[in-house]
Amino acid sequence: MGRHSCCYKQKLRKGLWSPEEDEKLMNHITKHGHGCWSTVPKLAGLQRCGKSCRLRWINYLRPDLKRGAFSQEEEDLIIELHAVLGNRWSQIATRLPGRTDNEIKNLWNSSIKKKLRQKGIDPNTHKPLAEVDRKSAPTISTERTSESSDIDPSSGSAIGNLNHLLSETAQSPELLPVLGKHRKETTSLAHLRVPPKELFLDQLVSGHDNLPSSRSTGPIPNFPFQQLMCYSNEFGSKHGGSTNSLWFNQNESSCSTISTVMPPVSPSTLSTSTGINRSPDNPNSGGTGIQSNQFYWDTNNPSSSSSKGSSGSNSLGFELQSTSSILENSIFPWTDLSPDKNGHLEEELKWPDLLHGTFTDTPATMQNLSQSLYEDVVKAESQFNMEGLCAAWSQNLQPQQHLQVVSDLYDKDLQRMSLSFENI
DNA sequence: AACTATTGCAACCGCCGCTAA
DNA sequence: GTTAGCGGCGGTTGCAATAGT
Repeated sequence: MGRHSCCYKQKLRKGLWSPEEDEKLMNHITKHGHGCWSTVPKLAGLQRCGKSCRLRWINYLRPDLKRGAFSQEEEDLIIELHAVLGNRWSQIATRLPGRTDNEIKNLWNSSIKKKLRQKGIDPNTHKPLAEVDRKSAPTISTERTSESSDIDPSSGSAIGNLNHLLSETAQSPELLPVLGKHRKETTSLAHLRVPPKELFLDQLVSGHDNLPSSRSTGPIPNFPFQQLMCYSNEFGSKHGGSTNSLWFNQNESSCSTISTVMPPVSPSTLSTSTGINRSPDNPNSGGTGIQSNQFYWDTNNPSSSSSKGSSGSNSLGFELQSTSSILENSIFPWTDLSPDKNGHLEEELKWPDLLHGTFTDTPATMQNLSQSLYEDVVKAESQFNMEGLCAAWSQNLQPQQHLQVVSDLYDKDLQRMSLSFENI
């Protein structure tokens, strides 16, 4: 990758910007726009690199910036968003008009993290510290030092990292029946329950009819997650394999997971209903010794919602299956979560509720936010580009064209996953 | 008042993905 | 298909302001 040419140049000013420099940059951009940032310094008469100019403009000079302290609502929102998006500050910033990613990042590192820890909440995982400590060795964190050792691999986008999972598996024999053999016997992709593309596409097509014609308006698309998730059991039985099927989700770039079918979800914030639902198509999976660890993303089953208040529609506006819950219940079976009579797990509190010691209905604004957030989350998280999928559906493409789009995305995702797995 | 520690903010660094040549 | 340039992002550092002793 080419490095910025300006970085090689000497004689460029660094450090704090003077008022004169600010004025020059401001004048130039208000008159001409920034255009190509690399040319801005020259045109504006600045001894700065374009990158520095861009940063200055975005973080300080932009006229639409909101200055001043963050409100409590903004902080709550940041926490909510962080639980979903992880350290994707730029994406978080798009939800807070007038705030920059840098500003939010600083606030998080200097203030919010501290508050969360004081509340006994791990800012990385958004789970109670006690629970985090139980799962991983205690880490020492110093505010101003790198937190690389402080980061739970399952944090960030709050979806389990398969590498982390595998490392835990290695230390936990009880995990082997579910996952470990993937590592012990082989690291090949064949042992992952990745649906064959043809079947995958079939499942997508079968859910196609439920989709709205437009993605930009109206409710969340009724994406056929359920069909997709149900695939695993079907495929497992058809092919005589184990029915312990898991859908991994993409976490960080190093994650060897597949996000093909499941939008990412915060394990804590979004799983107001963490319904570990057995497949309705598979009554045997209802929980008596049948070795089906198949879970699915129930987008439209109201019975899967067991909670009130913020329940029912969680903050994504549709029924979510918490991936972490999937992991906890299928891979970490010892996790102390007690399903209710419907097989649903107790809901988890939302962050602001935990922070403020209250637990109220999800504010309407949050609902609205969450609904629109859904698309961003999908876009941000999904290595298998769900946006591409939804866009494909929302456009008036013929089914064959949809399949082509999906097929391409599938190939891409699978390839990425395969490469990742080879590195384990 | 002087010194030290802490905090908050601004800016830099290095990497990544995209894209045009 | 390869490469270089670029924009963008997240992590980290530097430093002034403030608080504490």
